[in-house]
Amino acid sequence: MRGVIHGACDYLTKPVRIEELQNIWQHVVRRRIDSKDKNKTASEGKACSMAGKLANEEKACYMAGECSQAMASKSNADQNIKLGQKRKEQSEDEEEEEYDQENEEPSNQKKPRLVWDAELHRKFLAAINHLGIDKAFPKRILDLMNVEGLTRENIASHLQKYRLGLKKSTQQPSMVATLGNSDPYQQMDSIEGFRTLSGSGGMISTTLPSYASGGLFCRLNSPSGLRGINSSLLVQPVHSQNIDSRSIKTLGNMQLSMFSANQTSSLLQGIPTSIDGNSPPTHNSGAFGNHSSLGAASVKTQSFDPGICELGYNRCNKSWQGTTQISKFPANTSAVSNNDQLAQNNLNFSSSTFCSGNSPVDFSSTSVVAPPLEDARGKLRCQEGLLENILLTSCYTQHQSWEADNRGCNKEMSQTFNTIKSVSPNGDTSSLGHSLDQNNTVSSKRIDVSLVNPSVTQSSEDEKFYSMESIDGCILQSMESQEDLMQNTFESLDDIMSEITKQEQNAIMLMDGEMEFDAYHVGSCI
DNA sequence: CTACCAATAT
DNA sequence: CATATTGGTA
Repeated sequence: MRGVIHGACDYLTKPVRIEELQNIWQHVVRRRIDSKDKNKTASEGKACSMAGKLANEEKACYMAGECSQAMASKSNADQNIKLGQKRKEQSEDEEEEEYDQENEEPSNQKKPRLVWDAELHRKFLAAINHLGIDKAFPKRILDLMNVEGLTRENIASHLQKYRLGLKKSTQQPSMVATLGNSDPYQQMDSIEGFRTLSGSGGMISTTLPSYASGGLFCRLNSPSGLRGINSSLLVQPVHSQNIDSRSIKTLGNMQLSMFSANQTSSLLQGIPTSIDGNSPPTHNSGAFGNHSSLGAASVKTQSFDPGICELGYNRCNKSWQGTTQISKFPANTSAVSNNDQLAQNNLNFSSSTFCSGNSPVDFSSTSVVAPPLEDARGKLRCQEGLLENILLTSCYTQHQSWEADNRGCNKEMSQTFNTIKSVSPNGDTSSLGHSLDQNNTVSSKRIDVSLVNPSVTQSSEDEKFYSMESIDGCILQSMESQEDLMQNTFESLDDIMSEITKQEQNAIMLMDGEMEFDAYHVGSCI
């Protein structure tokens, strides 16, 4: 608007080609000459310094006659600046416009903005990994990536961001240690097996992406509370999967804490070993037992749709293939109580899930999260599958009628999530589990306790995983439409899943187990 | 002259 | 925020 007011009559779109300037400046000069001839005595005060200035710099944007008085004084000094008449300019403008249009067409084909999708980024990382982070420069990366259309600038820009990420995560190692590695770049690194951070001893070798984000937490308070809560609760634990050799314990606990049932828990038999072989054995079976029933209480699958669930499960299994064999999880619950903390956290989390009303499907799928550290990529896949499963579950959960009943609870939860920063679970898990088990009403206090685990309440600043955006987006969409959610979830994950072999048999079997369990405890949470 | 890359712009 | 562009340097 300002430009127009000041007499702008043409424009060039960026990036401005030199040819455009080469031609347009002539118009500017010609007009000046013309105006000189025609207006030798024209009021100098009306000269447009802007136009003159631009013209002097050979910039193409010249102004039409009417210029602001404010600029007049300056331009007086410039002899070249004399403004022509509107009529004349107009004709010239038209010429130029035509000219521009003709010339702009071909070059106007601006390259679309490059999007660094997962694949591209994977190549990028591969290149960096290959070169070594010290020698990873745009040009070489470009060569290595061998992606058509990609420019050095593209890479330079991405590299800049990438380095920024590395730097950031390196400068805040405490955060990594305490809260798990939430740095997207580190995550990306680990996924690609890139484990050499130059000069930094704080590089976490194995981390996992997280789907939890501040956004999710914020959504806890959203009108669609149930869905928001579901997402958050389900996602958050996943977040804790970011595994640091130093924080593995905590994380492992978190993972385990997601079990809602014996059956489900049994799936994790291999986890303590694969994640933290040093976890001391524990005999806290009592607490765990309570927990189990507790978790069961959280399950409500009256309107459960086997079709959906099965689908989700299959996908989950598929995603598993990359890392862990289903067969690794016999129906044995004993393995779950390998760790004191584990039992506690387990309980804690179950109490929160109780509130969220997640189905066991969620947890079982979530539990799938403990693949061997060696294959971070596999983990990613697994998580993707998990997330999908979660989303699916959310879908059907929505149809359940207890949403209203738990709204208050959800609110409490969200508050807790938002306020609690770091606390350690130290309560009597047995009693907690017990009370929960007997009482279907979840008090905010209990929830607080259940959320006291730091890994649940960690900062969400950088928790987003690079390649997970689409999925995150799906979650967002779920706020709008569950149907869309379903579709998009599948679409976004299909590619990822396609390369993984499927084990439907196992999936179905697991499914059955879950369903039985569900049926058993249906209604107890309300 | 080409690449880099921090700073800035979009 | 993620990318693109710019501009000073090496």
